[in-house]
Amino acid sequence: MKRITMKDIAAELEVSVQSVSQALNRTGRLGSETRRRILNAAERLNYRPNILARGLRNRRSYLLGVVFPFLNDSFFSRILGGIEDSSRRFHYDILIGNSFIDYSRRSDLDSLRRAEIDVLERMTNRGVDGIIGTPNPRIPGVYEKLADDGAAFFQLMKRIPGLNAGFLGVDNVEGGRTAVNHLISLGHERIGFLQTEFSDYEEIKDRGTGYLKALIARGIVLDTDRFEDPGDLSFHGAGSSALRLVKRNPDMTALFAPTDMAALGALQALTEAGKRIPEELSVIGYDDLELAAYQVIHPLTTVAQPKEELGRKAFELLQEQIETGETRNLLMPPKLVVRRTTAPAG
Amino acid sequence: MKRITMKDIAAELEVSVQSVSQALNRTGRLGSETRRRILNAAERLNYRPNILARGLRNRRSYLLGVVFPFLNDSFFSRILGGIEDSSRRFHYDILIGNSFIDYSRRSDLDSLRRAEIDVLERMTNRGVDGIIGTPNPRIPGVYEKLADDGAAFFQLMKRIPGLNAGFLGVDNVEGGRTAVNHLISLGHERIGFLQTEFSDYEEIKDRGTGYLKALIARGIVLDTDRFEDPGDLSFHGAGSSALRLVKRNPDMTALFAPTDMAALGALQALTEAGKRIPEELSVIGYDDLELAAYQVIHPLTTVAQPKEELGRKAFELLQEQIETGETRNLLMPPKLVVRRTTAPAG
DNA sequence: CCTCTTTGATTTAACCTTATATCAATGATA
DNA sequence: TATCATTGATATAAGGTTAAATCAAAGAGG
Repeated sequence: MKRITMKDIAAELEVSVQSVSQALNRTGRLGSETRRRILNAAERLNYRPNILARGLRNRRSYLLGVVFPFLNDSFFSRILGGIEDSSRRFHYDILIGNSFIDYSRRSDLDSLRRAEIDVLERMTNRGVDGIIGTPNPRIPGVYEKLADDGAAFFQLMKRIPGLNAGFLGVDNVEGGRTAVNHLISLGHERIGFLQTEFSDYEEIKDRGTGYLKALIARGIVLDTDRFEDPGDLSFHGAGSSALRLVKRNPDMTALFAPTDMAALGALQALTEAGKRIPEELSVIGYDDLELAAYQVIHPLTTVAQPKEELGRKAFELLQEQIETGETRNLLMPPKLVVRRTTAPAG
Repeated sequence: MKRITMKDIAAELEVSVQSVSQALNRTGRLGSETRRRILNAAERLNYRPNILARGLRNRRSYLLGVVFPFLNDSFFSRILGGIEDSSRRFHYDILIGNSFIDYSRRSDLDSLRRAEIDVLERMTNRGVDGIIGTPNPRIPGVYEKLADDGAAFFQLMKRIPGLNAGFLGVDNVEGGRTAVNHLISLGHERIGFLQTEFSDYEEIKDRGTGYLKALIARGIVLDTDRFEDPGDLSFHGAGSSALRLVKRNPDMTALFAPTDMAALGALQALTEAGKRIPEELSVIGYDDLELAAYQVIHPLTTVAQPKEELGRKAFELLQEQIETGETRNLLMPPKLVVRRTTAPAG
């Protein structure tokens, strides 16, 4: 049961292999009768092109690499779904890779660096035309080499400063502003913010900036130092932060948690402590994970990042980069999703 | 910035390309001095093997296809994480594909069939050594051809009867039994079950069988027809089902929902209807999604499927199949995870 | 009738790697 | 010294595809 090759078709019809290639690809000039016979035979023998061979010859693999810190993460898997969705239409296949990056932990940078380089090399060794990835800004000098390996690189969600590669992300400042504006429009003024304790967690910092800008723009005077609590933003970490925050500010009526996971942790700690949500305290998250939507008691109001859309757009921009060499930077707008954890201020 | 090939190294050192290959692969017999020089040069010039060419020559690609109905699903993405985890160690890369199969809906079988065939062909055209997939039992005759294309096939979670391919799944009958035994051991006897309305949804049927077997084994007499409600098991569908069930059986003290999503839907509808969980009614789910663990108010008691472990094991079995041609079937045991939606019967 | 153009096909070579066969030189054995 | 085995290297070919060059034949124009 060996696979049929062009050679087999050529032998069958007593034509040259090249004619078969031309018929199949509609290149060159071939008599319509010959072409017809070849196409027929290909169909009849169930011919399938060998993409390895084609890629080797054409130096174009129609293969894409996608490198995310985690594969088993619902956020990135939704983005992946989006990438697959649009790449399929253009006959690109997707090679996946995992860079193991845990942004929230101070891990061994050197081993992370090795892992990341390893993933990228395996992809370029397979001749990928391009790579979409979420790079680790703490590990510079990794993605720079990709150009030498003939692979275009496109940065998604995170960016390396100064790297000559396209970028697509979500406007986090705008997202923070959106969240807080929603709270303000409900009449809240004393709004808390769950800040990150890690200085290089850019997204969170930006959301915090949006928080401040929204307050200023509406003329709200607040001792923001007192209303921010830097913590680790994990489920449990956020819970503790939230508790500290309400204790320090008994008059706080709303809380902006810059990730859904943090919001849920806060929600749990707060309800456990007897706070009624949203009557006594409004809570808004960020990301719009499934976790937010399918809360039984507290479907979470949150700021959505357009995950599938991000994936689709990233593919388009990468493809453009592959074809033309031009890199583009784009920020997509976040979107408010109102559910049941926010309510007008008492 | 063209990539360095063996030819370049050979030219640099004035040896034959073949010698370079031998040095790099430690095959044949080569003087240790020559080998050393070649290895040095390879290092110095930053040589990278071209895996396309190697695959073409060796008829072995070290490439794996993974085909799931959905990519943006947290269940499958966890499995994918497991596959990646172990495949990486053996230098396999992973090509992903999406078969769009929606088991819960009666979709156009013919277009599903085409989509599924398309994904598989694209993978075999790239010369994958094997494919791990969750096949659609309603579309037979698709996976049979893979053998002709030289790709081993391994079935994960779902199986096609009579197909000569390995299989790994979770014992759903045992899982159903586990869930219900837990309820029984808490003193419950009048236990409801959310049945599926689709006759070919095997997993759910099996969990229902486990439910019945557990009841029988403990000698519990129950009008099970009255305690089962066939619905669509979506979040909202399950909610309606649960409501019908409590209405029909006011004495029911526990409910087994065969998926976490259904359990959450039930939970929401029930609490909205004023039922106190778990005081008045215990609820147990199935899957152990993140959604179950991170419920703010009702962390869900459920039966866990070992997702990462399934992925890792599936890879191992597929690899075995590629190497030896032997196919194996295996069922993994599910595991009870007790959280806060089950409590002793009043 | 000869040259020029067009059409339809084939030949050649290349993409990069590697298994197999081959060859030359060296040292060991009879 | 002639023969054999061993060592270290190279030449050849193949894997499947395709761009570019080449070739043969037919038809057009003078």
